[in-house]
Amino acid sequence: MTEAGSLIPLLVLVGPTASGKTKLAIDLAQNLNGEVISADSRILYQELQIGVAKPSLSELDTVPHHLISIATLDDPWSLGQYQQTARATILDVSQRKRLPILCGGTGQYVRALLQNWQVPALEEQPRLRTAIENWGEEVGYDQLWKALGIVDAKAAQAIDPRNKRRTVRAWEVILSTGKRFSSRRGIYSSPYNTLTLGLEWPREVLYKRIDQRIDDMFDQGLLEEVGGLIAAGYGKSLKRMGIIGYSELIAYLEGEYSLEEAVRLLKRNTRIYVRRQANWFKAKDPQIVWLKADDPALLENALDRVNSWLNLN
RNA sequence: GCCGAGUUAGCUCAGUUGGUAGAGCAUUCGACUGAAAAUUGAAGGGUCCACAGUUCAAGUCUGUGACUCGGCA
Repeated sequence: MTEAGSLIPLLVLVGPTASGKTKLAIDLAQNLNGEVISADSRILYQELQIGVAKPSLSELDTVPHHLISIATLDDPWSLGQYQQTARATILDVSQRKRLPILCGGTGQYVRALLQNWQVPALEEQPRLRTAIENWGEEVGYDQLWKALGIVDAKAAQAIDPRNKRRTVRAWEVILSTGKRFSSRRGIYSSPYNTLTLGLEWPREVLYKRIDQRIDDMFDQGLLEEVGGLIAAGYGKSLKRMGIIGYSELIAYLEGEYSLEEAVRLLKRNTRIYVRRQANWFKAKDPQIVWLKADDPALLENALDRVNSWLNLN
């Protein structure tokens, strides 16, 4: 156990998509001598720009940003890879006497860092994974899960039988490492002393912001971006990853439905995503200090909170 | 004005020979420690346009009225 005083201070900024995290993170970093570390599973990829609302080049110039555009779609990252890199980055920023600001909407990434999940970083094994998926399609994923129960009962117990992806991943890890999927599970204490700020909007207002932002994305050339990715051969893998904004437009460009339908689905899927995000960042979570995002004094409110937190340390 | 079709959940609509209602979408809530914008479970929500009639019983049959959409004048 580490003493509270020796924990690394980490400011965390969470909230649903389109809530204004990017801007607030930059403002906070400028005021607090900080650096922004992204916790977003898609901003990780260098090929994705408009559809994932990646910070602009000028925004990236104002303060140092980390874990943005560092992976490629040819070589998707696992949670373990993200976690390892993020840990090292937080440590590095902190050792340079600057404040690390973890900012992002991927709940799993944030929680894996804050709760210190033990996640070995086995990257995706494309050929093995495809073989397992074919196996699942053939005999049924429930059979895949049952078979998992024989090899690794603990893992099967921890995985919902309906969760195909996690079942496949479990087999992927077992077959490529020769170790049990469940062997590294456990809860460990956090190396960070955190303050978590959350950006809060009334649902209805947030939905309107999302619709507006999606319209803006088209103005910025989202269709061209997606067309370029298809031309570069990424259509299939993007569709497989199921990334909102890309899946829908790829389907449109491939003639599955109209552009109007694609836009409708994009907006709809983003709203559904917001609701799922709320499962990770809950309004009643005592660890999160929720700030009203439409308050003109948002930055001042946030700075007040952060400064009193820093003074305690 | 006449003829026809329609009015059922927030929206689009099903609803068998009469037995007080369903679906999809939307909305809301939940699970998730090795791909997570993924995967996945559940819930709330109806004076069935109104009034009258027939009937033990009407969303369903009959009449009248209101409104909507076509067509004809």
